[in-house]
Amino acid sequence: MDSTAKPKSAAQARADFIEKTGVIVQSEGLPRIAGRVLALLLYDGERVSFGQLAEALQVSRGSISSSVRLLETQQLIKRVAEPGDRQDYFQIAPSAFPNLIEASVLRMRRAAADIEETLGEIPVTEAGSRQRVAEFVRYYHAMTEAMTETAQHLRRRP
Amino acid sequence: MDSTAKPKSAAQARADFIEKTGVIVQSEGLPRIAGRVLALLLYDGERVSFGQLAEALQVSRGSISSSVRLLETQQLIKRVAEPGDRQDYFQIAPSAFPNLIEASVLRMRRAAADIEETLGEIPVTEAGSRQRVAEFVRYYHAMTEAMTETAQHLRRRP
DNA sequence: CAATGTGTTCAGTTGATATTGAACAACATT
DNA sequence: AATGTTGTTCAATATCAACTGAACACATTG
Repeated sequence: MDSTAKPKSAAQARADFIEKTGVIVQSEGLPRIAGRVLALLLYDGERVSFGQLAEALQVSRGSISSSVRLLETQQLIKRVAEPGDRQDYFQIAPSAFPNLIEASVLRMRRAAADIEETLGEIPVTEAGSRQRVAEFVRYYHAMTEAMTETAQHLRRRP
Repeated sequence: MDSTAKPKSAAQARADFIEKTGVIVQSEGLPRIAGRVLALLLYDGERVSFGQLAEALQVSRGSISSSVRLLETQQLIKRVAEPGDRQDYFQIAPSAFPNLIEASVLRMRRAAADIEETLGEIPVTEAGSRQRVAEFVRYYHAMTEAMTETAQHLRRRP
């Protein structure tokens, strides 16, 4: 292998990016198809119709439906109307990455609240356990704070 | 429900914490048993034997074996010897949470490198796509940087 | 009205991974 | 040596979420 980058055809690079992002997103715990949809919309930038997504990714319309719903709720993509076309169109959200971080922060906050609740149920006699569980809570607080700042930072310089 | 915390029995709080952490960790993509092992060791703080883990969590020894191996590689727990006892003992690692972050950072760096590689393959004519994919790379860099700082911060004030 | 096109829902299937449990190797004890 | 313990491995199984595809509701068009 050469160490310098070798530009392939545009179509090949696009396909690579979509598949690669699919597996990365999958390893992050999200459905693979959602990752591929997101990658396609990020790469293309412009509006892509519901039908085009199903066709381009070779998956069922049901999968597209649930994937775009998931991505919409996390504000990673938005559904837009194309005048004179009955189909739904989608495009990457303006600040998709900051929103991705915010979604993750939300999940962490829920987990932190869950742990904090348990912390309140540990008898005060269990000083050591309380301290270690509190450390767990501190971990979450530090993470959500740092990630929120990062999201804001990326929003400022998109 | 009352808004004030209600301390239950120590055993109950411990069991709650272990199960709760198990499902949280599972939602993060790790095996549930590994999460329960980690929670038990965090709660107890002291050394717990291989056999005690299997007994307390009511799972097979095979599961304990693979779980502790996973947790060891991520430096979340450490295997220690108890003089005069043939069994392996385990206890929570000194800076488990920072190490947890570092492990996550490592995964992100790998993903970022993967995406950067693809970026080099996109023809320069695809200016818009290149820019948006570069944004993806920037997201990863910002995240790994922030998380590394957070890990260091937690390490300083454990 | 019938026929076509669109997105959603959901029961069933598939596929990936966690978990089990038996076989095993290594070692200690009798 | 024989027996018992301990941790690992691996094939079989269980589990769980993703995905499919058909049924559906709704809208548009002819």
